[in-house]
Order: sequence, then structure tokens, then C-alpha cells
Amino acid sequence: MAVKALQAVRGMNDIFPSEVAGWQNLETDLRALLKLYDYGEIRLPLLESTELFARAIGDVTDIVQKEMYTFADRNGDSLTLRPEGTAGCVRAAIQHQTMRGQTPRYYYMGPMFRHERPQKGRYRQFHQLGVEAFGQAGAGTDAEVIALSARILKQAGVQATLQINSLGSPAARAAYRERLLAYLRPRQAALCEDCQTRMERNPLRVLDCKVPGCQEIAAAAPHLVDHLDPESAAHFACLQDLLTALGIPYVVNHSLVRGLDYYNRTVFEWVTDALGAQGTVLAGGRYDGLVSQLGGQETPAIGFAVGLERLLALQEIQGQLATAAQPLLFVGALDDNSLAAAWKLAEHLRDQTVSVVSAGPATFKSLMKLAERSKAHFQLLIGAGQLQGEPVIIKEQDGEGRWEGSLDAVSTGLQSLGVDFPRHAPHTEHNFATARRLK
RNA sequence: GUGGCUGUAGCUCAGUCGGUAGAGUCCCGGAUUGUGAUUCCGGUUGUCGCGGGUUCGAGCCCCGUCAGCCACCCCA
Repeated sequence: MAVKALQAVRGMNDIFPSEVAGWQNLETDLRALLKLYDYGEIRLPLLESTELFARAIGDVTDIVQKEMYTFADRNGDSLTLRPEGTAGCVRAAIQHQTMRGQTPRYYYMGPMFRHERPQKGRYRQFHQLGVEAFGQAGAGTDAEVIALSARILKQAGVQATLQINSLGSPAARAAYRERLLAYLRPRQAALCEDCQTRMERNPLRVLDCKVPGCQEIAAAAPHLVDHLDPESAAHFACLQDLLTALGIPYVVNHSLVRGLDYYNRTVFEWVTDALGAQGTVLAGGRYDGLVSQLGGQETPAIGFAVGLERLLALQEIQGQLATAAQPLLFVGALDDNSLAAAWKLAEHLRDQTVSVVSAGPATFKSLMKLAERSKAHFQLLIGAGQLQGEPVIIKEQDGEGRWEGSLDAVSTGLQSLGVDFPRHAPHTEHNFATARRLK
């Protein structure tokens, strides 16, 4: 009787070792950069009370209304798999009182969950790096955070364009909203169906509608940046000066409106056209009101999130994706009697942190094939001859390197072929080729 | 949530008018080769995504469903 095959839940991916190499490489790079800006990692629950997201993200947003994985706990509490990281991070900082008179900077890396229809660059379980800086209201922090975002993309080897905008203060935004509505209402009939309905709910969204007719109307609409409160206008001007001083190119996108309700003043986004419809790689902004809104002391804050799948997809397109680390040595046994000697040698080398793949007993032909498939830098076979004192041969698999010597001098042989002892960690293996080229 | 396209061997794919499931690759074994993987011979590739229906007969036609891809929407 055939048993029904189980498969992963829609939009949730298995990631195998060949791909994990790229992930780990990216994660390592990211952690190193975050250290340069003094961000500390915070590890947060994947599950939070539903109310947290409803209050933080905004009841009328799509995320809260139709994209959350929400279910009842056994005792009836409504829980939700986190659709983004900022809410949980702010909750944790309030709960543990880490912001009082302090300016903590946190980052987190991990899965987020949104029940959307999967497509290129969009999955139901996806991964983000999120960065949050608390307690600093000045535009200098905005510029530094954006500089960090620029460095992340540069380190990843990814080409993207920085777009910025200012949403102003909540009051200025509300006033602008009325002004925009006054402009849109007489033109309502010319808008697309979607825009007609979202006009009253969130008129700012009409500005970045893709329908040509709506774009025409949006192009002539009043600009939010022209109606900012004086403080926000000065903040925005200061940010632009700093970005220029730092040599970070940007464009002001008047229709850039973040999807989550908690943003104010600075919003920014790095976009690319290489990812189909999902062009946003990294996005963020200032959210000065959120901490108090969630019950904390009034605390300014700014942050951003990068989609790791999107970053990896761009790295792949641009040929920047790291490949799996290769073992250093393949050790093969030609018969049963050689097995003990081969395994003993492999263990001895692993004691010295040399990564070894071993195989056998098998025919000469099989071992050669296995050696090639292992992608090891060097190969070595042990058979009856070697047990009787014939020399072992270490051969470089994709080069001319070759060494002959006795079985117990193999580490010396590897050293003579350019391998450093003692080696540090197996995961540095893939740097071997590079390191050698530099010599 | 809506729409379009696609599901056949581990992988890439063919399969005519509805008439007994195919190729390449990969893998396994043997001979040869005895330190560069050659060459030759032989062999297994299978719930045709899943469930119904029509039919004497369905990989093919019809309905449903699941999954993937792409777009809308939304967003990282």
C-alpha cells in the first residue's frame, strides 16, 4: 500500500547543504558588519501575542488583515507567528527596560511568516536581518543607519538604488492626507478600481499605484515633502546633506510610503529591477511613536529589514554566491585490509583539523570517481602495497601537485604541498585555494 | 485572496489520432586499466502530482484538488 507522500507546507522551503553554504557565508559577512556599527544580536520568540502585531503594525494594513498566521493557544490566547521583527524587538526592549536613558542597538536574523501567494522573491516563511536603533532622534542616526544598509549591500556585491522620502510628523502627515484627498476626490472617477477603494482608507497608497492612469494623476499631486512640519523638513534636509557628505547616492521618491503604520519622518528603500515584481531588497525608516504606543517611554527609534532570500537571489544573479566548502583530502582504501590504516590516517589528520572524506573499500576506478566527486583538494589511496611499505602518493586533484612518502609522514607531505599547520577550523577550508594563490 | 502557465525516471526532457511508458544523463555490476578518472559489456530507473469521471481502453479528454513558476495585490 502506497503511503501518501508528505510535502512541505506551501511557500516554505527546505534548504540543502549546497545552498546553505551561501547562507552561512552571507550571515557571517553580515554579523561582521554589524559589529563594526556596535549592534548586538537579540534573539526573539517566533511567536507573539496577536495583539502586539495588531497594535504595532496597524489594524488596517494588509499584513494584519489577511497575511498573519494566527491561531488559538490551548488556553484560548490568540498567538501569531511573527510577520516582521520590529514589533517583537520593541516589546522586548520595553519589557526588560533596556531603553531608559540608553541607546541600545539590536539586530536579529531569522524567519518571518506571511500568508501570501508565493512568487519570485516572496515566500510564506522567509528570512530577514532586522536592525533597530533606539533613543536617538537626530538625522545623524538616520544617515548612519542608511550607511550601514549601503555597506551591507556593497559587501554582498549587490547593485541597488537608494530611494528616500520623509513622512513628516503624524500631524503633518494627517494634514497632508486631507490635502491629498481634496486633490484626489474630484479625480476619483479616473482612478483604477483598487485606488478608488483604497483612496479613503490610505490615500498615500494611490501615489505608488502602477496603473498608468493613476500614475498620471499621482505625478501632479501635491508632494508630501512640500508640506512637512518645519522640524521634519529640517531633519530631512540634514539627512540629505549627510548622505551627500558620505558619498551615498540617493533619489527622493515622493511616492515612497512604507506599508506599516508606525513610520514617521525618514523612510528609505533599496530597490532593484532584477527580482521581477519584488524589487525591494532592504527597507526601513524612523518610528518615533511606536515605543510609547506599545506602552514604553517616549523613545525615538529607527530601523530596517533586509530580505535574505532576495539578497541571495541577487548575489546569484551577480555571480557573488559562495559555494560549499571543499574537504582538503580524500582518503580511499583499496581493500578490506587497508581500511584500518586508511581510517587511522583520516582520524589522525582530523586531530590536526584537516577535513577528510574517506571511502572504501572499493575498486581503483570507483575510488577515483569518488575522489573526484568529493571535490577534495588532494587525494590519497591506500592498498596492499602501502601496507607493505610502498610510498603513498598525495595528488592535487585539479593541479600538478604531487608528493610521495611514507604513510606516517602524510602531514609533512601536505605541508610541503602548501597546507598550513596547525589549521584553525574546518570552515576555513574553502579559503585554501585563495590563500595559496596569494603566496 | 484573483488570474495565466506547468506537473512523466534522482536530473533534463520526448511521448503522434486515446491503443502494452521512452531517450540522454546519473547510478550499480563485470572486463580492461593499476595513480587522472579511458574504453567495452550488462542492469535498475516509474504511485505518469493526487482523486474522481468519460471510454472496451486515459500520460493524453473532462471535473476537482495539491504543488511549482510568473503576474496582480502586498511587501523584505
